[in-house]
Amino acid sequence: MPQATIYSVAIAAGVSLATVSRVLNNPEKVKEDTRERVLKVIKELGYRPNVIARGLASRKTTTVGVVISDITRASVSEMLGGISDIALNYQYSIKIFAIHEDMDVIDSVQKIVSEQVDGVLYLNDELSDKRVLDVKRILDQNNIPYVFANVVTEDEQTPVVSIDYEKAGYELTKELIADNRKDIYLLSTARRYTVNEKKEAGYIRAMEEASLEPKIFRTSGDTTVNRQHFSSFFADKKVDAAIGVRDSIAVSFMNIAVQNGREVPKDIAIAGFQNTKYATLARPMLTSLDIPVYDIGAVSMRLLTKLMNDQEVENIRISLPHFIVKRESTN
Amino acid sequence: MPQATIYSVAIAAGVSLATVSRVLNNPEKVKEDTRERVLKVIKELGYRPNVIARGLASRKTTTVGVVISDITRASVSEMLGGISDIALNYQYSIKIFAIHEDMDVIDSVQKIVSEQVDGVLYLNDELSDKRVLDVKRILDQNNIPYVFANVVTEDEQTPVVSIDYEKAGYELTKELIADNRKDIYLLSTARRYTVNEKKEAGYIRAMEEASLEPKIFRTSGDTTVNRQHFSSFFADKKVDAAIGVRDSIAVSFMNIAVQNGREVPKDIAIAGFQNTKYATLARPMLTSLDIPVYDIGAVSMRLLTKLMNDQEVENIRISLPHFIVKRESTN
DNA sequence: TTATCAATTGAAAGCCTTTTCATCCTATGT
DNA sequence: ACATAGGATGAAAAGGCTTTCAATTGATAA
Repeated sequence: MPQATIYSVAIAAGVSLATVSRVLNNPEKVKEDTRERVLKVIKELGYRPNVIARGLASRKTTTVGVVISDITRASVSEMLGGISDIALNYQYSIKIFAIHEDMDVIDSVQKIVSEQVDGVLYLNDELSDKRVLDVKRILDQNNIPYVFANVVTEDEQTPVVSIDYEKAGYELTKELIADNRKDIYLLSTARRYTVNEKKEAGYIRAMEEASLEPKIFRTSGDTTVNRQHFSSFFADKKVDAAIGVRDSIAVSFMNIAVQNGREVPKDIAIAGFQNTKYATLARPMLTSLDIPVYDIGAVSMRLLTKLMNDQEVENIRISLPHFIVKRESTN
Repeated sequence: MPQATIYSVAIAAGVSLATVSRVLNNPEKVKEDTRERVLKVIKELGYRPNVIARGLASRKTTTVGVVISDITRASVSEMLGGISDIALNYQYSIKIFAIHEDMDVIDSVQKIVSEQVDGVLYLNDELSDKRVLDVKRILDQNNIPYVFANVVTEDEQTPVVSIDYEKAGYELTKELIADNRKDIYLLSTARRYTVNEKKEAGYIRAMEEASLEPKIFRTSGDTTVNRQHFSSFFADKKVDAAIGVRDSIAVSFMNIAVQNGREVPKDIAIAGFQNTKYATLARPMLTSLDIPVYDIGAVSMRLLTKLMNDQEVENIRISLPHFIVKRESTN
C-alpha cells in the first residue's frame, strides 16, 4: 500500500483536507465528534503527515541545522547529546552540517539556508570573530535565527552560550599558585582555537598577578606527537605544575612526567580542562576544570527554540557556570 | 531582498522554469549558450534551489536518516565522522534520529519514514535480532533502503557493515593464551549488548579450546562504579590476564590492578577493544583490538548510496578487517 | 523544396500540505 | 418568528520545484 496522504484520510473520514489539517494543527477549531472520527481514520490508515510537503506549505521545517567542524571530538558529541535531547522535547529534527577547513564559510552557510532549516546552531570553537560576523550576516539576511555554542565572540548582538574561559583559566591557575607552585606551565595547542586563547589569557593574568612568569608550551593534540614534545620538555625545563588546555593533553603530559621519575602531585601538580572521562581514567586521577558541555548544547538548543518562536528572551548571551573538580593530581 | 526562486531566475534569464530546472538537473539537455546565460543569472541572484520544494516534487530529499541511541559514545561519534565524510562526497544531508530505550521502536521508525529520508543508517549495537526485523519490515514496506552499521544480525537479507566480533574475541584471547596466561578474565558489561555477546562467545571458544576455564566478570561501563567492583575483585580472585570489552573498562581495571601492587604486564596482562584514545593515554599503553569504527561508518554510508541509487551491489553483508595493536600492557 | 527527425524549449500538471476566505449552520437574543 | 453572531467546514490558492508532453526550431536527407 502506498503511504496514506491527507487526501485518503479526508475521503475515508468524509471531510475535506482542510479539516484533517486542522485536526492535526489546530484541534480546538474542529468539533469534537468530527475530530475523533478523523483521528480514528488517521490511526487506522497509519497516516503521518509528509513533513516535506508540510515544510513547503508552512515554510517551517521544524528542523534545525547544527554546524560542526570535527564531530569525532568528545566535547562536540557530548554537546550534540544535549542538543538532541532538547530537540526531541521540542519536536525539532536535527540536520548535521559538517564543515571542513578548506570549505568556504559563506558558501557553506548558504547551503544551510537553502536547506530551509528553521534555525542554526553553530558549534565551532575555532571560529574567529570575523567569521562569526560573516555567518551572522547571511543568516540575518535570510531571517534565520541562530545560536553560537561554545564560541568566543565579543559581539553583543550575537546569541551565544558558552562559559567564561578566561575566568576558568584564571581560577585554575590560581588554584595551583595557592599550592605554592612557581613554575607553572600552560600546555596549549599549536593550532589557534579561540577558546584556548581565552584560557591562555586567564592563565597569564593569574600568573602576572602573582608575579610569576607565564610559560606557554605549545604542542599537538595528537598523543603520538605530543609524547615526543613532552619527552624533550623534561630534559631542560624546570617545572612544578602544568595545566593542559584539554584533559587528554594533561594526561599525556602526566604519563611522560611519571616516566621521567616525577611524582604526581608531589613533584608536579597537573590539571586539565573539560573533565572528560580521560580525567577519571588517569592514574592518578586528574584534577580538571569541569566544562558543562552537555549543558552548553542543551541550553543553546533551548535558546534557539525561543528565538525560532519569537519568544521573549531576557539574555541572548549566556555564560554557564564552571567549577574545579579536585582529584589526586593536585594537592 | 527575498530569496531568489526558480521563477525569478527564469524571468531574469528570459526562459521558462523548466529550462532553469534542466540547467540544474540535466544540463546536457539544454543548449550551451542558454545554459550559460541561465547559470550567469543564477550566480548573480545567488539562487539556491529550495531543497524542500525539490524534495516534494522529486520525492527525493537527498537526505539520509541516521538512527543513534547514545550519540555521546566515542565509537558512535567516530562512526558518524565516517558517515558524514562520505555523505558530503555524495551530496547527501544527514538527519539525526536519537532513540531512547523507552521509545517504541516501531513508532520511531515510522517517524523517520514520515520525514521522507532517502535512506536509513541504523547504528545500534544493542539491537536484538527481533528488533532488527521490525525495523527492516517497516522500511521495506515504505521502500526505503537501509544499512545497519555495527549491528550483529544473522539475517542474510539485511545489509550490514560490521566486523567479526566473535573472531576478534577469539583472536585476542588466543594472544594471551599464547603468552601462557591461565587465569584470563573477560571484563564485560552487565547490560547486554549484542556485540559484546559476540566477543564473549569468541573468548569462550578460545578458552575452551585451550582447556582453560572461561571467567566473565560483569560490571558497569561507568568508571566510578566499576572501580568499586574491581577493587573487591582483587581481594579474592586469581588472575594473570584480563580483556576489557571496551578500552575504558580495561584501563579502569589496569589502574586498580596497579594500585593493588600488580605489575603490568608482568603480573597481569591487559587488553582492550576498540583502540580508542584511552588506550594510548593509559600507562602503560594498552594493547587493543582495533575496530575500524570510522570505516564502518564510511563503508555503510557508501553501501547505502548504492542501495539508494539502485546500483549493483555484490555483497550486502560486509565484514571489515580488524587487527590487534600490541602495546605495553601485554608481552 | 519538402519531409523528417532530433534537439531544444515551454506549458502545465503534480508533489502534499497549510491557510485564507467564503459559506453554511446553529444557537442566541429580540 | 427573524436577524445576527459565531462556530464549523469546505473550496481553492499557494508554496517552489520536477517532469511529462507537446510545440517549436533547425538541420538534414530526399
